[in-house]
Amino acid sequence: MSSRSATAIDDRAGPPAERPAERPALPIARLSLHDQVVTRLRDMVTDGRLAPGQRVNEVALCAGLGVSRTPLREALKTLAGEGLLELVPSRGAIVRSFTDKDVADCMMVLKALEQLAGRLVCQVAGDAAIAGILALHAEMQDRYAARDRLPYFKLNQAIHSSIVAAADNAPLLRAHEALQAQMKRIRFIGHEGPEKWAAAMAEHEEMATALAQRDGEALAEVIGRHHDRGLARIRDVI
Amino acid sequence: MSSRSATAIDDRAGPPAERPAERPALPIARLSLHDQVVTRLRDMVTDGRLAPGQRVNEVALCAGLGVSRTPLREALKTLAGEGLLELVPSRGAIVRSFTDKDVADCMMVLKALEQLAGRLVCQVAGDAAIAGILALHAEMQDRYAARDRLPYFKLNQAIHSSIVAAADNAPLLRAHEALQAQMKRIRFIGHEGPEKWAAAMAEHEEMATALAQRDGEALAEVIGRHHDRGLARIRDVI
DNA sequence: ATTCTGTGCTCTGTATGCAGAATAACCGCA
DNA sequence: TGCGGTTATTCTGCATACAGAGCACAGAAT
Repeated sequence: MSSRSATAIDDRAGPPAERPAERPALPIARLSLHDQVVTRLRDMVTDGRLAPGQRVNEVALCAGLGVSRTPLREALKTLAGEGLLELVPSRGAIVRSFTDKDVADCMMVLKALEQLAGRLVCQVAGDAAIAGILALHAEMQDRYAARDRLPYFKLNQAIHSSIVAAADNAPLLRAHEALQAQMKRIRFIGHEGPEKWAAAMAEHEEMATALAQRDGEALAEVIGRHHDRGLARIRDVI
Repeated sequence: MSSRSATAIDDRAGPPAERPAERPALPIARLSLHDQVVTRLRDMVTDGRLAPGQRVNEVALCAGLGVSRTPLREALKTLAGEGLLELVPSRGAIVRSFTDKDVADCMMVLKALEQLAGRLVCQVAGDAAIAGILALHAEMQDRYAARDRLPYFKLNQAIHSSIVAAADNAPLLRAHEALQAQMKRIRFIGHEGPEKWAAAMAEHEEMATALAQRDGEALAEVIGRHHDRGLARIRDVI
């Protein structure tokens, strides 16, 4: 094997952490090559280094990543399962490109999932979990005040993800993450322009208050509005 | 290659049919080996030939299916993406087993997705599509009258799938199919006992009338109830 | 000039081989 | 007899090799 190269830091959860008791030995990050490749490719798709519609050349990618075709191909299957790639027989993988309708459809499902998550969170989440989300929100407020777009965006995503995660529903989380990954690239555009950004921020304020009060219905309502408006914000950019 | 063996009939959609003009030449069903293996394995999981919790031995399966390890392993990744298998590093694939909570969680998401689908169908579906669903329902009534459990069950699944398919929302359909595949085996149990079966059938009647009237809200409400009751029906069996 | 056909190349699909991890079997020892 | 350590075996993970499909280019025929 050649250059198993750099940039190995990863976010995917590895095998379940045994005991984060007093941090004597964290599990050493046993990341299978498969997971590493999947993560890398996912990033490459979401940050546009693999452009929508582009055909993925296996050998070229292999060379770039320093792995052989076998793990790469297995990763491609996984990514295709997440909806980021399309597998065409005898022609390999193609980066999925989204029509307007695809985006609208995704957002609709995302909306339904997050509304469900919102209701659940208010019922089942512990106070600590809610406090954590609110902390993210506060942090995001700061980033908004400083107009740090990228950190703001990442916190925004993190808040949505955390709400779903706090709903304590694994299948819900899975489905949400897949959809969110698909929309990641597109959503980023949705905050162009100061007034759109401000509107999105205001909706997040409402979400935070609803969450703090554990008002599930209110939270679901705001989330729904947030997504509808979000879609509209994207619409005229595309 | 050895015994590419029998039972090749498959359901996966091939490449898009060019022109079914006057039936000069239908596209010859070009099924990639990958898809065939995926379909086979999925069936093996849902019908229990691969039992939950069981470790999947790659070489043994290869022998059984008459393919080499490479396509099999790629299929395993795909199935893991659908949530039917779990991939443990250095230990291979394990058939996912569901706790009570997993089942409840899945049903909750399934409920939300189908409710969304129900609302959408009433808005966007063509009359033909709705007629098709109602035809399935009529057929299912017959099967119920004759107490043909397996055909009834398949039609039941088909109705739910068709409602989602008619909603014309690809991501929604994808998510729903994955969840439904996970629950397929378990749902079958839910109709044990005549009174449970009758109750489920009654709910389907309501669904049919709501659909016929294109009353999205009513349909969503019934679907929600159907799932809640469905979960309860499963509950005391497990 | 255009279209059709043949040929060569590129790339994917599949099979096989090899190395390391995990598990099971075994043996010595308390 | 129970237990710990060590060895053997099995199975996964990864790499490589080979065959066939798709595609492009070129040449021939109309």
